[in-house]
Amino acid sequence: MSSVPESFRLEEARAVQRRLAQRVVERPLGEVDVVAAVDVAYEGDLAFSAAVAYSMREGRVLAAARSINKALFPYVPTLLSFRELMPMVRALLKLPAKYDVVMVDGQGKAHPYRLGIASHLGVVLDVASIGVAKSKLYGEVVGDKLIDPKDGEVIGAVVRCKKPLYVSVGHKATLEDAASLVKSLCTDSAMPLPILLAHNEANRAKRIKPKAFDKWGEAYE
DNA sequence: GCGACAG
DNA sequence: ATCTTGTCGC
Repeated sequence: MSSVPESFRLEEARAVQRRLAQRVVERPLGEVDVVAAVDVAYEGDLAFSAAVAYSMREGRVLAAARSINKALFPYVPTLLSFRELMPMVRALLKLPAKYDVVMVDGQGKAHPYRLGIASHLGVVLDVASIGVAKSKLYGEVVGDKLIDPKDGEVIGAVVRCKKPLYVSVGHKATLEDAASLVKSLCTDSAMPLPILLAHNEANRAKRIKPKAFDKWGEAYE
C-alpha cells in the first residue's frame, strides 16, 4: 500500500492545517434544498470517489459523478485530507448540478487543528460543508456536544440517528444548522441519506478497471 | 511511557 | 477503509 512520501514534513502539514482553519467561516446555512455528499471507497491502491446531488424537495438524486485515482498517501489519523481530499474534489467538480451544502464522511471542525476533511474541502472549494463521522477523532463528549479538552470550545455535536453520529461544522454553516440537517436526513442505515447514496455509488465504481492515468494519478478512459 | 486514533 | 463465515430477514 501507499506509504508517506519522503518529501512529507509533518510540521509543514500542521502549519497548512492551522492556516486554512483560520479561513473557516461559521454562519447560518440559509434555505437548503440540494444536499451534495461525497465518499471514497478503496481497492488496493485505487481510490474510487463519488459525489451525488440530492434534492430534499423532490426527494430524488439530481446528479452523480465519479473519479478514480491512485492513492498517493496512506491513512493517518488527523491527516485524512492528504489521502482523500483530491479524489473527493475531483468527483465534486464533475457533479453537473448546483448544491446548497455538501456532506462529507469525516470530521469538520472536530479535529485537533480545527481542519478535518470536511472543513478542508469547504475552504478549498469555497462551498458550505458539514462533517459527519461514524466515530470520534478528537474531543470530549459532554451531553450531546463535543468539547475541545484544551480550551473548552464546542467543536461538534452528537446526533442520534440509528447510531450516534459526530457532526461538526465544515465551512459556511453553524453547528446548529449542521446537526438539524443531519437529523432531517437520517435513515434506517448508519449514515444520512446523501452520504449513503455517495457511499453506494463509490462502491459500484469498483467494477471499473482503469487502464490509464494522467500525471496526477487520475484515471481516464 | 501509555492511551487514542475520521476513513 | 478492507478482510472475512455464518446468520437473520425480506
